[in-house]
Amino acid sequence: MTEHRPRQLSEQERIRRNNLQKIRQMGIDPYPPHQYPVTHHAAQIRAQFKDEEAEQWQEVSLAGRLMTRRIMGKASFAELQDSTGRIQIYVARDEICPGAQKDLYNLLFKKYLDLGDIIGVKGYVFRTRMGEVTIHVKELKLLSKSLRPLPVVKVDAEGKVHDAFTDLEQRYRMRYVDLIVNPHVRDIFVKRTRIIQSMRRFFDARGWLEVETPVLQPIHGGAAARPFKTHHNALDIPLYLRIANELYLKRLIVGGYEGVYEIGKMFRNEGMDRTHNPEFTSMELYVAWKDYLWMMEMVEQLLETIAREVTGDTRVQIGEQVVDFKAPYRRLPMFEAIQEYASIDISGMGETALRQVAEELGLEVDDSMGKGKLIDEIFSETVEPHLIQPTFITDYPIEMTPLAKKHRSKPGLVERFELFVNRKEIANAYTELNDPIDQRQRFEEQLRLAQRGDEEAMVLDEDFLRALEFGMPPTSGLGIGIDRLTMLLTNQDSIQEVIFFPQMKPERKAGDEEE
RNA sequence: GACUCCGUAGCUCAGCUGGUUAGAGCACCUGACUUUUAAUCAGGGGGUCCUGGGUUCGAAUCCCAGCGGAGUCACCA
Repeated sequence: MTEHRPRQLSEQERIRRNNLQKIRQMGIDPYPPHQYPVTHHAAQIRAQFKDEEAEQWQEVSLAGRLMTRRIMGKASFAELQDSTGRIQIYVARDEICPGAQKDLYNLLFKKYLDLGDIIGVKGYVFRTRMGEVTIHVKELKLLSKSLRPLPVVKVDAEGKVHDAFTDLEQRYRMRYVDLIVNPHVRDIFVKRTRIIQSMRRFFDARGWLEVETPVLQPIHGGAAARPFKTHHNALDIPLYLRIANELYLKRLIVGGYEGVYEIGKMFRNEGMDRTHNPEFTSMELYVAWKDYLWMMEMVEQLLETIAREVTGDTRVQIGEQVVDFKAPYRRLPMFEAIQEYASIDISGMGETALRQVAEELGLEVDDSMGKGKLIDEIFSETVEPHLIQPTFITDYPIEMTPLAKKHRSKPGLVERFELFVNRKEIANAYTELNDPIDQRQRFEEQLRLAQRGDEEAMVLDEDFLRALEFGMPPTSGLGIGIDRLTMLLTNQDSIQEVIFFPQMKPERKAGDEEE
């Protein structure tokens, strides 16, 4: 056990705690229990106030955080920030203290309030000489005292930001502070939610059922990745946090639902970088009676709709590029893509020839790599860097894809596509394999790959095979990485910028002892 | 996991060929100011220079180790 030592308070924290005591001595509760009657929000007032309609703005009440203060003797300007943004408030001594007693202004407002304190104000809206829409405060109430100083970010007349709070470690560890002082960060997460809402609306409108499937799974099936392992005490069995939910959603299609989807967290016990977090959000959709050709059209409609609803346009700025999500998207079979960008025809090649091609491209190869893995390496190296505009790469080698149905006309391939945008895969879909005998053989092939040393080979799930043996309708399935889609639509190049609380190493403060 | 870079006040940063008492702007404190807006003016306080060792007469600065972060690569179909 670590012994708890009181933290050394900084000068500014001591001053704030002292102010807290002074406020209590004035008989004011710094953390009052009553609700505060908010009637307006900052952005709404700024957008809707008109000078000629000032009589309609005689009584507004809003609450938020005190972000700047400009005290000029018996009157002051300050800025209040609520969930919608900031608005200036004007606080005059004789307005908030109509009688002889001026403590509320001279002591509470001028001395004991600090930047970051949460207050409620009531008053009327007017426009200052300088043209700023402002609240003339008649009543001011402390709603919550802040004991730590916020980073002070200033924006000058040209809109240039000074002393921005940018340290990534601090921003991610103290996301609450990041959200308070960086409005563009708040906006990213609002967009993230809008993306999910838009997607859900799209699916619900088509009658597909949103479902939940197990996060704790006895067999980590449906994808190839290292899982997090845990233990259930009562059953005394190992359980795994899901790396995918595909096999459960297909069981529901077997059960008779025509369309099911789930938006939820997946967990993969692997490295972390700009595009990987150990837990991430995926959307998986399965629709009966459909194939992957239908699914491509559905995805085009879906992404065009989301882009339009979230950003107002199908064209989105991503880094240096403008990406247009307007349907339709280019469809390019994988082997043709390699032919186009690398001028190599791999269509008839066996494992030995593929290994030679990979080596000639300067790729690292080893004996555990089968045909599928080699083709994927060659594809990643030669084609992916060119895929900026939305592009469906179709018809993957069977070795790479144990859960997809064999191609209707191209031997050795499966009916699968991945959608690439800005060089990154954001969707993956199949005509799902519903032949239980074929499925068992594919799992067995995965077992052989595992024995050969492929750590990512898929695990056989006997109950899933039992479900298929009862019969699954022809079905198409789709997975979309929500985090990566959000990165695209918000023009962020790091997954940590679109996850509120990205995984980080635990903080260890000086003085803490190990164990 | 490998390599490179980074860690100084609440925030953003300077100082780093070793050398008095570690600096700036914002924030903070005291005072002035009833339409300011990066408010202004006068004065002032605030530091475990990430942690622990080492070299040295002397370390924020050099060396080693650790902790934390970032980037690149590897891994991640």
